[in-house]
Amino acid sequence: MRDQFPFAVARVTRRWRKMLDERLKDLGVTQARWSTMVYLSKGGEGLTQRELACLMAIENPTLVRLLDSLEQQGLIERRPCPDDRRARRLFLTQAGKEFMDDLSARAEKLREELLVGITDEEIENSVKVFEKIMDNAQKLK
Amino acid sequence: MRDQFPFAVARVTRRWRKMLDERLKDLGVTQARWSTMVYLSKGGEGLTQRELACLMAIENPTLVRLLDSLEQQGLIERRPCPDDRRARRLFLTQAGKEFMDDLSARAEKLREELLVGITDEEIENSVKVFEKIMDNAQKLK
DNA sequence: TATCACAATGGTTAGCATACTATTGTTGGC
DNA sequence: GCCAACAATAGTATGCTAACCATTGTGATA
Repeated sequence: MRDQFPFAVARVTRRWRKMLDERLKDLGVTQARWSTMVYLSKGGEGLTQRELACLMAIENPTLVRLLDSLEQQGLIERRPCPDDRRARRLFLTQAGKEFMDDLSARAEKLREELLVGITDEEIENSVKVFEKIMDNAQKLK
Repeated sequence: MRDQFPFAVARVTRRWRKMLDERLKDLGVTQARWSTMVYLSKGGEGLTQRELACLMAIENPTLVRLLDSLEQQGLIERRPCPDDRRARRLFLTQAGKEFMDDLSARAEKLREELLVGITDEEIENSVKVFEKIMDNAQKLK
């Protein structure tokens, strides 16, 4: 059973992404871009790129491109940081904030559809497992 | 907690892939390629490409490229299918089979390192959750 | 029954999105 | 002046859809 675990996680991730992409398609937003906005709004605006990348557990170059497209769509802003001219601070634009309602509603709907028949306790236990894995990974590094 | 779930799964998937890629790097094999070989050897050799793609829950074009590289490395073979001239049947080469031992040992080592402190029961419950999600996704389609 | 048109299926190619590493340029701090 | 840190760029890997062949299956009609 343990050996099935990594395959099973990967399958779920792919499937979830694909379905969310489908449902956000007409808004011109993908799963990764939406998720960037979620992390940004939850992590609090004003984060630097490095901080956000760390929060999302992706590498900086991956984030740079996501931000490029979000900025081009007018959904986020990169403002220069007054204390450190190397860094940029990230903010949702007004349009970005308004967009979020629509996006979040769709994402939430999909989430509940995919989690039908699964109890809060089961979810909680799974999330705990994920956290242990991330801890273990951290220690290995 | 439910709303954290999709993000947590995605983080684990990315991290796992990254770490496995690191450890297989010197053998010239990546997580996706290794995983293709695992599915092939477990699903039984002689599968067609479509059958394997279905088993792996990826799309056919994705598999095509993985097979292209594995074939080029001499790890698998695409043999014409006598019953249906459109189809190809897939086999591990001798080299591929020998390679598997090394690859599997490394993958297994990483797996146990990442799953340290997690019980069989917890793993089993998580896999059950994943299966329910895949079922729900199937029904939505 | 034979045959021909059309749909379905297996595999491929092309192009996009998103992950990575490696490298570079700029700035900050010692 | 040097080394570390932040962001960006280039190049590779692996997901996807769309569009394309070649082959197979189905079904209508002579």
